[in-house]
Amino acid sequence: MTRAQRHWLVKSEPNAFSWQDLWSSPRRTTSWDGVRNFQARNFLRDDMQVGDLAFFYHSSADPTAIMGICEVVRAGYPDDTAFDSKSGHFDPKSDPKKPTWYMVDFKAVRPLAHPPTLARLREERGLSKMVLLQRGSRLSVQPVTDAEWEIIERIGANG
DNA sequence: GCCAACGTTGGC
DNA sequence: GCCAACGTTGGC
Repeated sequence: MTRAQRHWLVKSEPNAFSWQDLWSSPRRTTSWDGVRNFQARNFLRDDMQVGDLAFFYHSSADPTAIMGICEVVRAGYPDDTAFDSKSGHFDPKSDPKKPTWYMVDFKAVRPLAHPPTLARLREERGLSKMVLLQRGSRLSVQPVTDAEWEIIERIGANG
């Protein structure tokens, strides 16, 4: 059983891991570890599938912007950094036999020629319902509708 | 650096 | 189950 490819947006602080870091990673691929929010975890564990595409967003950056597009190349699997007491993402409550936290693998597909900034996205009427733009929205893994995806791709290509 | 908004924890 | 306190996120 297949289903339509879904679209997502994932946030990263470039100080911690930037779009450029992903682009220069082996096979342009990384495991998206360290997500410690249950709603975001559910998306990673239950909904993301191989072939889904995601916007890579720089948060706490100057400027905050969507930098590029990446693809899910491995669906949800346990985040082993939660079991590593030396990891900054260690969670003693996550049991390896019944993991609390999950991750996926992302591969960079292409950068956006004109990375849409947060301010630019807010100008777009068709994006007013976008999760990223909602007041107080902090979700680091979030769904993007097909319509939103198309608008942002166009802005990213043409400025 | 500030601070609003949010999620989690823990006492009751 | 309620909710105050706390820690974190993330824009500005």
